Amino acid sequence: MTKQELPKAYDFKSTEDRIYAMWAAGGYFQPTNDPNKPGFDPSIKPFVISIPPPNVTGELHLGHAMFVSVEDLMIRYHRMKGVPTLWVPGTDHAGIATQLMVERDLLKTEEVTREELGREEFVKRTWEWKKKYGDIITTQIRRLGASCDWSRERFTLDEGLSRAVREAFVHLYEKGLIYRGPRLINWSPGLKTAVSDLEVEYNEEEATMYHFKYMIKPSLPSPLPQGEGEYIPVATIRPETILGDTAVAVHPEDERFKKFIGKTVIVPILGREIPVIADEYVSMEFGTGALKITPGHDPNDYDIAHRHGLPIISMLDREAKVNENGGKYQGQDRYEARKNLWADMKAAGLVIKEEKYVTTIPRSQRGGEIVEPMISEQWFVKIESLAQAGLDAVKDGRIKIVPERFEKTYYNWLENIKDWCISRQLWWGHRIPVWYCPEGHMTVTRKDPTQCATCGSKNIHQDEDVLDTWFSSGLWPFSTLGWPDQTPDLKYFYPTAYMETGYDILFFWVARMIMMGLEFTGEAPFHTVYLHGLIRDEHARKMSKTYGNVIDPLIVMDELGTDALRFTLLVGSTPGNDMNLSVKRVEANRNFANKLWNAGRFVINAITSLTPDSPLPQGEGLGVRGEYTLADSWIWAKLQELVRDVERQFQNFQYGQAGQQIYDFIWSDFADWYLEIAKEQMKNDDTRYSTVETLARVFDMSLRMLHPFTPFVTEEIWGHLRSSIQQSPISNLTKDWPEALIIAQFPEPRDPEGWEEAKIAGFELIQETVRSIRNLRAEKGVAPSRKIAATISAGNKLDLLENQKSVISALAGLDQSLISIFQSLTEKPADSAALVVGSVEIYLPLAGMVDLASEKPRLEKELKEAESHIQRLETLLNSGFANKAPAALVQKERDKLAAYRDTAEKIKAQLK
RNA sequence: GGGCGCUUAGCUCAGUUGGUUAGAGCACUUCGUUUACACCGAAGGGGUCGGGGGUUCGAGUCCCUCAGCGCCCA
Repeated sequence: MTKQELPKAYDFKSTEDRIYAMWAAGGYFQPTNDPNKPGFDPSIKPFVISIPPPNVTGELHLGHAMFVSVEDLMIRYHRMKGVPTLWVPGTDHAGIATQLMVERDLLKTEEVTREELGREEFVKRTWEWKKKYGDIITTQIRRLGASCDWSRERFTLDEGLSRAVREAFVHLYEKGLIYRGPRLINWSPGLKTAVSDLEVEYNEEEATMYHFKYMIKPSLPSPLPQGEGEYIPVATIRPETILGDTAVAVHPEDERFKKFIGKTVIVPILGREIPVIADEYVSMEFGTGALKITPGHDPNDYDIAHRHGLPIISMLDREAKVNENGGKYQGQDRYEARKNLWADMKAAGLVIKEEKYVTTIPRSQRGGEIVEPMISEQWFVKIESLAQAGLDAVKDGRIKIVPERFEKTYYNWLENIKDWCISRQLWWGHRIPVWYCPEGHMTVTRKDPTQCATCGSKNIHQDEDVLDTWFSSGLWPFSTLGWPDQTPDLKYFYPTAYMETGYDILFFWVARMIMMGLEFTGEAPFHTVYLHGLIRDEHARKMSKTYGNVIDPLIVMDELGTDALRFTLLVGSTPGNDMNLSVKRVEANRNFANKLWNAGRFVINAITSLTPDSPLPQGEGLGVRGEYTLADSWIWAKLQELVRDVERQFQNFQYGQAGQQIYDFIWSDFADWYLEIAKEQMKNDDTRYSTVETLARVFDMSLRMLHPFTPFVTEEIWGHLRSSIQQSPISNLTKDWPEALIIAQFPEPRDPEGWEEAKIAGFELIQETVRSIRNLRAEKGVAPSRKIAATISAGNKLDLLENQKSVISALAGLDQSLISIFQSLTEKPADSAALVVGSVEIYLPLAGMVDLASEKPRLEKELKEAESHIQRLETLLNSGFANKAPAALVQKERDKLAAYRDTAEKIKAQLK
C-alpha cells in the first residue's frame, strides 16, 4: 500500500472487524503447542487463563470490558513471548438471573407463569432463550479483541460440564461432605428459593424498634386485667416473629431480670407459655436487656435454642405468609401480620413504645427484597476441610494473590466460613442428582438410575432442586478442559496460570474454585490470582440505571474505538483499586491511537521514499554503529531502557505503568523529537539509510510492546510497516518477522552496552538548548516562521554543538548559515539576548525585534533560580548526604551543582 | 466491633526494593496551519503530595497517630 492509500486519520471502524477476522482465520488464538495435534511437546510449559464466564444472556458492561482487556493483555504478552498460550472462553447459565429474565418475558408476551407452563416446558423455553441470546455476549467480547480460543468455548450447562457437576456432587456425597437437612437458611420469598450467605447483603436502614411487655405468668390465677402485673420489657424490629418465640433470654448477671430466670412468660395474643432463660449472649446494655428468642427465624436465636434445647417453631411459609403456627394471623403476609399483631397487642395493653432505629437489614442481592431466615430442608457442603485446604494453598505460596492485601481478606473469610447451602428452588440449572423412593431411600449416582439403590423400587423421583450456579462455576478451570476425564487438554493445560477477575467475587468464585480444584484435582487450579477493581463513573459514583450514569462500553467503542477503551481501562487503573472512568480519558487515548497511526504513516513514507538508486551510505551501512547520529543513538538507548522497564513492570503486574511508559516514549521521545530530527537527517545522503532503518526498527519494537494494550491499531499499522519494508531496499530488516504482529516476538530486554549514558546526556543538552531558544522566542514574540541567527559559546561542548548544528537550527528555528559556534568568545555579541544552558551560552541577535532592555530582569530571574539551586545543593552536599548516600548519587548532585555554578557565573557576566 | 483501601495541580488519576525542590490526561493562557498527525505542534501558568509526630544523610513513598470518604466482614 502506498502513502496515498493510508488515510490521514486512523479509521478504527473499517479496521477492527477485519483485523479480528484475520486473526481468527490465521488460527492465532489456538495454542501453538496443542496436545491434540501432531508434534506436541509436553515439556513446554503453557500459559493458560480460563475466562470468568459471563452470564450467557447478559449484555456487555464495563466489568466485562475490564477483565477482557486485562486478560487479553496477559495472553497476548505471553503469546508474543513465544509461550504456548490458551485462553478458554465460555459462559455461565446464571440460574436466578436467567430464570428471572425468561419468567419476565413469558409474563409479558404470553401472560403465563412458569408454574402454569410446567417445569419441562419452562426449561425448554429457557434453552430456546439461551440459543437466541446466548451469542450476544460472546460476540461483544470478540469486539473487544479477545484472543481466546473459541474452538474450546464452553457453557456451564453443556453436556460435559454437567457431567463434571454430577461427578463433583457424587464425589462429595460419597465422601460425606454433602448432607441434607433442615437448617436455618436465608430464604428469598419473592424468588421462593434459598440463597447462600454470600447472596445476602446487609445495609443500614431506618427501621422501627417495637418495645413491648412479656408478661410473667402469675403463680396463681390472677384477677389483674391484661397488661398489668410483672413483665419483662422486650424490643424487636420484627414483632410478627413473636408468633414463633420459644423463650425470653436475659443475662444471668442482670439484676433487673435475675429473679425471672426459670419462670414462665406468656406469648402475646397466642397465650403460649415459654420459659425465661439465662444466656451470656444477651447484652445487658443493648435494647431493653432482654431478648426474645425466635429460633425458627433468627440465626443467633437458633444457636441459643440449640444450647438450651428449646423447641423451634417456623411461623412463615415459602411466600413469607404466616402459617398454621400463627393462630389467627395464618395466611397473612409477614408485614400485614406485623401490623395486625401489633395493633392487637396495643389493644391488650402490651405495648410500651415504638421508636425509630437504624439497623442492618438483610436483602437479597438479586431483587433487593428482605430475606427471611427460615428453617428449611436444603443441601449443604460441609466446608471445613475444603476451606482448610484452600487456606493452606495460599498460605504456603502455591497460590499468590495480587494485590497481596487480599490474601488477608481471603484468610478471614475462610477462617470463619459456614457450610455452603447449595440447593436452590429453581428450574434452570443442574438438577441435584439424588433420587428418592417411597421408602425414603436416597439414590445418589453419576448416571440416572432406574431403581432405588437400596430397595430396588422402580418408583423413584429426582430431587426437585437445582444446584447453586457457583457450584458449577467452582469447577470451571478444570471442567472446561474435560474433567472428570483425563483429556489431553486437562493433562497439558491444567493447572492454569492466572485467574484474573474482580475482587468482588473473591469469595463467590475464586475461593470456591480453589477449594474445589484442590479437592477434585489435588492441585491448585491456578498459581496466581490477579484482582482488578470495580469501575465507577468519573466522580466515583457507582454506575446505576437510576442515576443514569452508566457508561455503555459498546457506545464508547462505537465512538472512540476499542483500542482507546482498552488502553484507558488498562492504563488508568491499579490492581485491586476501583477506577473512575471518564470518557474524556478515552477520547485522549483515541487521540493516541491516531498519533500512533500518523507516526506510522510518516515512517512508512520514509521507507517508501528509499529507492534502490538512492545513494547507499559508505561501507556496509546497516547496523554499523558508527553510522548513527546522536539522535539515532539516543532514541535507540531510550528504547532499550523502555524495553527493560516494560519487562520489569509486566513481571510485577504493573500493566498500567508499562502502558504509560510506552505511551510517553512513543509520543514524547519518538514522535516529538526523533521524527522531527529524522526529517532533517533524511535530507542528507549519508544519514538517510540509517535514519530510515532506525525509524523502522524503533517503530516496530514500539508496536510490539504496545500490541497487548491496543491490538487493532498496532496490528493494522504494523502490517503496512512490514509490507513497505519488504518492498524497500532495507527489506532484510523483516527477514525474521512473522506474517502478523499478534505472533511477533515481544522485545527482550538487554543489558546496556556502556555507550548509552553519554549519548543520552549529549542529546539532553541539545534538547535543553532547543527548548531554551524556543522559550525565549515564544516569550519575546518572535514569529515562528522567522529564522534567526545565533552565536554560541560552547566551551567543551564545541564538538557536540558543531555536530548538532543542523538539528538545533531545524528544531529551534535558526538559520543554519547564520550560526557561529566558538569554544569561547572574547567579547559578547552586541544587541543580543543571551541564554545560558550550563556551560553553553547562546546569543540571539534580536535587536530591532525585541526590547533588549527587558532582558535584564529576565536574566536576573534566571540567576536567582540558579542561585537557589546552588544554595540547596551546597547545603545538601555539606550534610550527611555526601558520605552516607551512594557515591554515584552524590556525584550526580555534584555535577548538577557545577552546572548551576557555571550557569550562574555566565549569567552574572551577562549582567555586567 | 474487626479488617482493608483512598485522601497528590481546578477535575480524573499515575507515581513498588525511600534517592533529591513531584508526573499524565482534561481544563486554562499565548502563539502557530513547516507535505505524519488540529484526534496536531510550540511555549506557559497551576501542587507546603489530608493534618500532626517519628525513623533516616534523605519521606508522596516506611512507622505511629488523628480526621474525612469508601469498601468488606461480623
